[in-house]
Amino acid sequence: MPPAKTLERVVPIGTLAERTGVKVETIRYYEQVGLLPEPERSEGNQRRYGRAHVERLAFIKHGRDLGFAVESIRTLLRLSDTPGMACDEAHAIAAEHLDEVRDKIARLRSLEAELARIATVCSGGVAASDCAVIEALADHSHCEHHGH
Amino acid sequence: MPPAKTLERVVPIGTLAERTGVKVETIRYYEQVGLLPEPERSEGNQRRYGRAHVERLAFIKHGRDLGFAVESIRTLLRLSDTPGMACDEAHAIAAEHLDEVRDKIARLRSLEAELARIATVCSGGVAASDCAVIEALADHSHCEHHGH
DNA sequence: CCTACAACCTATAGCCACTACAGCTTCAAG
DNA sequence: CTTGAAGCTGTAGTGGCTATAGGTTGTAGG
Repeated sequence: MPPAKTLERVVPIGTLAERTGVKVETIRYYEQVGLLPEPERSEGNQRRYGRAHVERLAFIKHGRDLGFAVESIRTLLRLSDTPGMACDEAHAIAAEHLDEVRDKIARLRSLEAELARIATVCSGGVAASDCAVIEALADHSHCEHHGH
Repeated sequence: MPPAKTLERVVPIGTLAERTGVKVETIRYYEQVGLLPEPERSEGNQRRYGRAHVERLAFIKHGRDLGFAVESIRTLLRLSDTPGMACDEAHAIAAEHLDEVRDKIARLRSLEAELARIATVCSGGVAASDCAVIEALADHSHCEHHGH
């Protein structure tokens, strides 16, 4: 009998997808944009992946899960291929991304506060004639102190 | 002499853009997708906007600034056109969006923690042979406890 | 060996909310 | 009347996938 799937060294795209948690279509997309190298093919032209592909795709997936842009991951992959050095550059990419994430959090938090204020007023039993949500959007008081 | 721009009742698209802080191309896009009604045209086929357009576009801009999807804004605009009622529906849209924003914040915060951890190790004077950023992405210890 | 069916293949279009460009016409100041 | 900014339409591109159509291959059961 053949070895269990999890032990096979050469696998089709569906198995690679299962192992890494990346969808089949996404794997083909990564190949198309040059993140994942083209694998060998079977006689019938189907992709056959080896251990190196699994690891590279896992790297990509971790990066995406951490919110790195595909272009950043491309650079990080290149850096990881050149052994030893280039920690500085990798660190710079991570630090920049961290800054972006913190910016995004800050913006979302002020958004959250504003939305919470609006939604609270609306559910807080104001006279039914006006809707606080609609009012808030129609109201110019917020934008006027920005100057227009 | 003609009245100052800020007092004109009928304005071209560039002035509308200035007044609302929405770019010219975006205004045309909103018209195309039916958020902003088609305005009158000059003899030479150029758009001429009135007060109602300014207000409607400001409404849209406020909604977008608060992160509402264009489709949500379409609904909110419809609700604001039907006077009086429908506060429930508007409130539901706002509450749902608030939930989404809070989810997004939560996800970004755990991302931030992870990134900060990685970046700190990297800058923290570890032996220069390994890069913590690259290691973190290549490492399977994080995903293994998710099961793959 | 044959059949059925899942899994695979390519190519293309769609998603969201714009943004950018090409190639033209119109408006307003001097 | 000339110039140049601002306007017009239509189309394509962005990021990162996702979905569909219409075909081919791989494999397990009978």
